[in-house]
Amino acid sequence: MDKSDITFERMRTFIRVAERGSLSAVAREFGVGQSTITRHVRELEEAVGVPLLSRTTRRVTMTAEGSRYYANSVQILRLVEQASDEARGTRGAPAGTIRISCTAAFGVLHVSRLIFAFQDRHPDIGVDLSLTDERVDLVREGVDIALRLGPLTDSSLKLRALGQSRRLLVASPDYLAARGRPVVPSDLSRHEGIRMSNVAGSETLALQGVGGERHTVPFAGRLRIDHGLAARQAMLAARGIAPAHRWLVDDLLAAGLLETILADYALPSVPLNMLIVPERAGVARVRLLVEFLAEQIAAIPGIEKSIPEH
Amino acid sequence: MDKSDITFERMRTFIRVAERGSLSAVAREFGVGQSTITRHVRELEEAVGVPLLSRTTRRVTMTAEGSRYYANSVQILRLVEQASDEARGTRGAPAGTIRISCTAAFGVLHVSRLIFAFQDRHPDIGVDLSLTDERVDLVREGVDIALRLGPLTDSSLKLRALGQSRRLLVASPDYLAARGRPVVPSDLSRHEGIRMSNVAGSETLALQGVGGERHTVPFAGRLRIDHGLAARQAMLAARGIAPAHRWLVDDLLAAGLLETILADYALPSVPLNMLIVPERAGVARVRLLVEFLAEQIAAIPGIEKSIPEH
DNA sequence: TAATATTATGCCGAATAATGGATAAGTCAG
DNA sequence: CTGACTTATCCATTATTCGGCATAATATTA
Repeated sequence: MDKSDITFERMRTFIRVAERGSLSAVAREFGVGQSTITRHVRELEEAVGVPLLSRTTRRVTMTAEGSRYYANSVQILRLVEQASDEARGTRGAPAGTIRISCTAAFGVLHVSRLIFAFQDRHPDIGVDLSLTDERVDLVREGVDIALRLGPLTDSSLKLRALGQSRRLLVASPDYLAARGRPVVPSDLSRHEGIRMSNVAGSETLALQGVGGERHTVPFAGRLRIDHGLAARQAMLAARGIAPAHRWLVDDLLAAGLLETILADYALPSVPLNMLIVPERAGVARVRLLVEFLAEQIAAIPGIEKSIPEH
Repeated sequence: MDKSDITFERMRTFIRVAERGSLSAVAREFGVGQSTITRHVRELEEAVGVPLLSRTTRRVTMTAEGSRYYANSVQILRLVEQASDEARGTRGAPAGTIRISCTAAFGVLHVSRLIFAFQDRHPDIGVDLSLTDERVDLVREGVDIALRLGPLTDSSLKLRALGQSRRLLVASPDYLAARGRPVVPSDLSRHEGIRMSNVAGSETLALQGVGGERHTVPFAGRLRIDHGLAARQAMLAARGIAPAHRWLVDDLLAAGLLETILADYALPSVPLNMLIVPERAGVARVRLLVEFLAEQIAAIPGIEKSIPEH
């Protein structure tokens, strides 16, 4: 291994640096020293023979040559993986690591469990599960798969619809005992609402009656939360009424810790999609996990077959 | 660099072992310890997850998976090279190493000189020049380009015709003084012939007169040589008459150390071809050398434009 | 302008990996 | 059956890599 030889590791480092635009960020991400990143990039440039990254002290951008080399490198690394997959093909189990991004609450309550089951079936597949409610740039973060709730903005990604997430109005028995139980939509205006700050239009609720009639009622309250699990805590603590995804509260409903309000009125469902980075969609283990998640998630109570209905 | 990670080096080792069918042979070729080769192959197999080579103590063959992986690996390494070439493209000089195989005499007298000139123009390109009169398996020996004199057997290789190598009957003045100068083809039967043992049909000579008439005369002598340069020595030492490629003796003719015999009768020319391993034909430096050699060799006295004439 | 963050570089001790040789075991040819 | 050659494995030595730190230079931001 000559000091100036092209290496997968150096190539990977370069790719990541090109994507993130920062040496130190990649150093932190990889958990290695910053000098190592500098060294790897320099060594790769020496091996290739031209500067690949144009680095100022504040930003790292690709040179024209680097841009070409980046595209080729990505393709090469993909081929390397596919070669392994293909060789394993008949014999042996798929292996490698998948990076998956998901909203925090759904991840904690469901995806994590599914991932555990997946890894039981495929012991050689590593999974890097990133739970955050922030919209991440999949490519930038090196993610293979993302689960997204709600309307989509991103587009260059492969999409797989998983269904519609049913939402319910819920509250704790304590709260209902104290404040009374709403019977018609307009009753809500006299109640305390727990709102999700990261959901657009949380100031009103659109309810649809069994007959199809629509009610739009104001929805207010003293508590706004941007994290599903914290909202769950708030519901349990009798802080008010919340429009909750069924997957968020199903166990609590079953245990009698929460109750459904205005069950005859439907809240708009929210589409649940899986986004797949196209370059990784061909990798065997990614395909496996995609299929597995699609199947398992469809079986989660509250996830309905995808026929947009609101 | 984890111990069980896929590495270009391990990949290269595997490819070479697969091609040669022997670990120790590759160890010798690479100039490393035999245990290193064993280790590299084992590590690659661990990284991929399936056995790639089926090894007995006497022979190494690819498994079915290994065969697939081999094809992919070759493609990957080629892409790696092309990526560097492409990145260098605009800026910088091509670099890397080319391995070229050539017959010994032609190599010593001409190709080596051309290679030196080529390297003067392209300081970053390394050349591994292998001079032997044995027909080598280009892929097996890891050769990029081969120069071949005479009819071709191999076929899966890209072919570039360089021309026809003119041959002459020559002898030293001393010899001619001692034995007389042949005037008509039949005179040859009374002379001492220096024959090339590695040329088929060296027991007779086919001469074509200026009028187009053909003469086939026996050609015999006490000396057979399988090396062009040794034949050159033999001619100089007045050992007899030889049918020699013009490029082999041009300098000696010019210096008056040899003379042409029966100049009005033509010997069949021999095709001179360049064979290029297709996988390497796309690499920039290989293309460069191919063009350079094609141009320069065409300018060597005795190499005529390719219109098969015999 | 000052403060801050980022990159380039050198150095060093520690950890890690690579190396080649020796040995054992196995296979093929004669 | 023997000899020659090949591969697998172990082991001690050697080489390399790594991370962190310090420093300098530089650009962005306040």
